[in-house]
Amino acid sequence: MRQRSPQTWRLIRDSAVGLMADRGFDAVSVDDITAAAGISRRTYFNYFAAKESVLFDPDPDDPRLWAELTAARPAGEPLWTALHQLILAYTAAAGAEIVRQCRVIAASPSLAVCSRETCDRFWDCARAWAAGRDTAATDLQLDLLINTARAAFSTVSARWDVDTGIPGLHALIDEAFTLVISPEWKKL
Amino acid sequence: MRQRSPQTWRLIRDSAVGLMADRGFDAVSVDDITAAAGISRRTYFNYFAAKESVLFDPDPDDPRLWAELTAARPAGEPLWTALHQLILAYTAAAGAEIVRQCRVIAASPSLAVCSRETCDRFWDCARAWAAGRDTAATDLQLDLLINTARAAFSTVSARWDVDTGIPGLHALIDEAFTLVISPEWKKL
DNA sequence: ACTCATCGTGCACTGAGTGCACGATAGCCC
DNA sequence: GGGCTATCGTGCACTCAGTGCACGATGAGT
Repeated sequence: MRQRSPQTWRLIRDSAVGLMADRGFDAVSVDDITAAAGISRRTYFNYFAAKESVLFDPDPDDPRLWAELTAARPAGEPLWTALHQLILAYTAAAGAEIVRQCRVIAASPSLAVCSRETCDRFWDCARAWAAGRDTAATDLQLDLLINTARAAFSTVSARWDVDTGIPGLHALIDEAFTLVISPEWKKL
Repeated sequence: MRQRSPQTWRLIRDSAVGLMADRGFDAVSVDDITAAAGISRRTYFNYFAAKESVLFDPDPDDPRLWAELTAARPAGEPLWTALHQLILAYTAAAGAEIVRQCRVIAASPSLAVCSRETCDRFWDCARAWAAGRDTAATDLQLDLLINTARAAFSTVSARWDVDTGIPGLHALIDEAFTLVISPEWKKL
């Protein structure tokens, strides 16, 4: 991949999401995007490897946000609690972007699969961060814990009504993270 | 979608997977597949909506297998245990196909995302089956339980060395399902 | 002025996926 | 047997995604 300027990245992203929010993902071609952004087709693919990428690629600013959020977690905090708080903080910070993305995805079922990639970024970071903490957990335990948190989140985000906004999402997250840690729920 | 004959379905599937096992997914075009199967390009797309579909679409025989496996679960069995046993039985039954698929996917990283769809089919069935059982669980509890099981499975399948075969996979599944249900693992 | 890195562009090409109309075969009914 | 119909494979033309490559504009350093 060639080098990329952050301004062009934003320009393409904003043009594309704008069009897709209006017409839906499938009704917008790459040519439409490049026309709206005033760039060439080839430049588009210098920035985004595929049509979906313009929705799902990480914001260049993301690593900075993640560093900030993890730095705020106290040292001795149990991992489960920390993950709970991190996901609240992350969804709060990226709120507007998330809601916009969810609307486009919801309107175009063919995108449902790809949407997982967005979450994966978060959980990959979480995994790396958790592994760097002082803990007695084995690799397998860590993976299971992270993936269970991921499962809790994906469960509630599937039930989330986008119109309730981030507060509605947070209420569901709290409920799920509490349920999973309760001792009796697996005897169902 | 037009009507389809099971023989043609199998013919295309087998030709495609054969080629992909040899050369890798990306190096096989739809034209290669249709040439190998002795059918036309258009017929291919009458059977499979996309190139990946030939790997990931459910075997027409799958519903029968699923019905058989769930019928074998005793009525009062805790859901977690039942899911544990179901996934052992399913991976045992579909073993050869799974190993073959995993090899192709492992050799072509661009397919990693799509591979989730295969698992989704299993867990969708599991969810529907669990909802039909007599249980005091709420919808949210059921979803969380299913998705936690899914997380446990996806954790171990990511760590699975395909060359250890289905027995190796089963050992990992047993370990994970035991760990997750143990009371202390979330205090890490 | 020269050089070099950066980054946008034009073009030609491959391959995925679709809409549509046609054709071959096989069963069925009179 | 002749005509009807459902099934299912096929050929063709087309759109759009994605790539390799060479060129061009700009701007900074010397």
